[in-house]
This record gives sequence, structure tokens and C-alpha cells, in this order.
Amino acid sequence: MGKEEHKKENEAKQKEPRGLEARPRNWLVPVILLSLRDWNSYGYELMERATTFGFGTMNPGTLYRTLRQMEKDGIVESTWETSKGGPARRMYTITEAGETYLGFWAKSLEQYQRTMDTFFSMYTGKPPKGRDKKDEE
Amino acid sequence: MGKEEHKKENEAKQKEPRGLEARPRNWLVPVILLSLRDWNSYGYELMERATTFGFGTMNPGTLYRTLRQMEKDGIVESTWETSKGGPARRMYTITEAGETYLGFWAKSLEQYQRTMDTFFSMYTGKPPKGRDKKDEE
DNA sequence: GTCATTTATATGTATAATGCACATAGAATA
DNA sequence: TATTCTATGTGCATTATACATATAAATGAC
Repeated sequence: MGKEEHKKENEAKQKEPRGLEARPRNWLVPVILLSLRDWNSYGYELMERATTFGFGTMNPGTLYRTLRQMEKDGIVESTWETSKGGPARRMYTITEAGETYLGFWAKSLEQYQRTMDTFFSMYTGKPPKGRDKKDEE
Repeated sequence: MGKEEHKKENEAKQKEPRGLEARPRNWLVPVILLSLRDWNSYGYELMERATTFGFGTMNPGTLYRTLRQMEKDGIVESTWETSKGGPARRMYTITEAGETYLGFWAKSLEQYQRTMDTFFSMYTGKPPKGRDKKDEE
């Protein structure tokens, strides 16, 4: 259901400034792969899952285009499903390469978590290391 | 079907595919702000700091352009410094708005950390680890 | 039957972040 | 003088993503 949403431009200006989205680029990809690892699915359904991972009401175009790109990259495969009622669905399956890719992502995210921990310890004032000046480490 | 099936040439190597960088867009901004909060600095020096936060050997252009944008956004300010030897340096200072912005970032990152925990618990099939508890272990 | 709605997929365009290559220039030094 | 180091900057291409719009099949209302 498309509801008319009013823009609140005259409110507080100091709200979330500029591009403040603390999620990595390509975040949609691992989220989709993780969903597909559990069970095969299709775009329209995957959109709902995506919203639980930091995406607020996905735009369809973004998701579908991402899925096509992922298939081109060989990390998912698709087939048309017409057996169910309603319009045809393009059912997606994760490939072996997709699972590998997901593994890479997990590793990368792990390291990023560590980096963020460093960020927070510096932000809160608790030094992870004695960074005075450029002295030897 | 796809006409252009030529995919990756490095299938055997299975190395880091495509844009697999698990850091958020605009990651440079909070990193710079965090550095500037400790002490004023300039581009050339800030590059080194940035490498410790997930950037492998920054390209100068990226950093300088980001700094100019940050100034335009009002989160940093700059003045030329010619007193020291060598070419003039554009010394940057974090503004009040910058500190506020950094606060937004921290909050956003905190939430994203929780999202990533969810991701990992789904990925490994285990319940999320106690990141929130600090009395653990 | 036909019209609006829901489900489902896709494209077109614009913007913004980022990487890479290259340009500019002062200062030190060989 | 010319070469190198330090320091800042621009141009261009790629890519991710947002937003708007298009297409179409099935379903339900009347």
C-alpha cells in the first residue's frame, strides 16, 4: 500500500546529516545470500527480509537490480516459477561460489567489527594503545 | 539468457571478489573527525591515521576531496599554515557541528554493530554473543 | 466483461562515494 | 639546475544506491 508521506523539512535541521548510513556498501549482497542459504526465495519476498537488516522499506528497483548483478557474478542462480498463483516469480538459489562469497563477507565483517571496536575505544577515551606521537611500536 | 557469459578470469584463485570491503560508505569522515578531536592536523598527516582504520594506503585525492567536502558541510574548518618548513599545510580543526556529527556516527555504528551480531548469529547458527555485556569473561 | 488492486519484476536517470591517474607547487638537497 | 620530498589538488571512470516509472499477470469487485 502506498501511503502519502509528508516531508518534514521544517523540523529539526540537526537530524541525521548527510549520508549517515553506518552499513557497508554492498550490504544487501550478504543479506540476500544469507537468506538464500536458508531457503530459496524471490525478490518480492527477499525485500521483507532485507528490512530487518538495516534497510528501511527497500525500493524494489534496488533489490532486483542487485539480484541480477549477483546472478551475473555467479553467486546466485534463478529460474522462473509459474506453478504458484499470481505473477511469475524468479526463484533464486545460492551457488557454491555464493557460499564461498558469503564466507569472504563473514571474514571481512569480523575484521571490520574489530576495527569498529578500536573506533569506539578511541571515541570513548579509552586508549587501546598508547598513541602519543610517532614513536616506535 | 545472458549473452555476455564471460565472468571472472580468476575463478581458480577465488580471491577477494568484487567490492568486498566491509566498511560503511563515508567511513573516512568519522575517522578524520576522531583524529581531529585529539589534535589538529592536515591532509598529508591524516592519511597515515586513515590507513590504521581499514584503508590500505590511501589515495591522496580521495582524502583531500573528502576534507574539502567536510569543510563545506561545516564539520571542520581550515587555515593555511606556512610557519613550518616545507610546502604550506592546510590545518584542519573539528567544529562543534563536527563533534555532534561524530556523535551521530557513533550511535549509528553502535546500532550497526548489533545488526552485524544478528548477521553472525544467523551465519554461524548460534545465538548472538554478548557484545552488550561488559562483565563477560 | 472490465476495471482497479495486488503481486512481481524491471528499467531509466540522477547522485554520491571512491579509486586511479595525473597536475601543481614550495622547499630541501645533491 | 635538477631532482626529490612534502603537500595539496583536479579529471575521469566506476559503482552503489535512491527515486520514479514501466510492464504485466492474476485476483477480486461490480
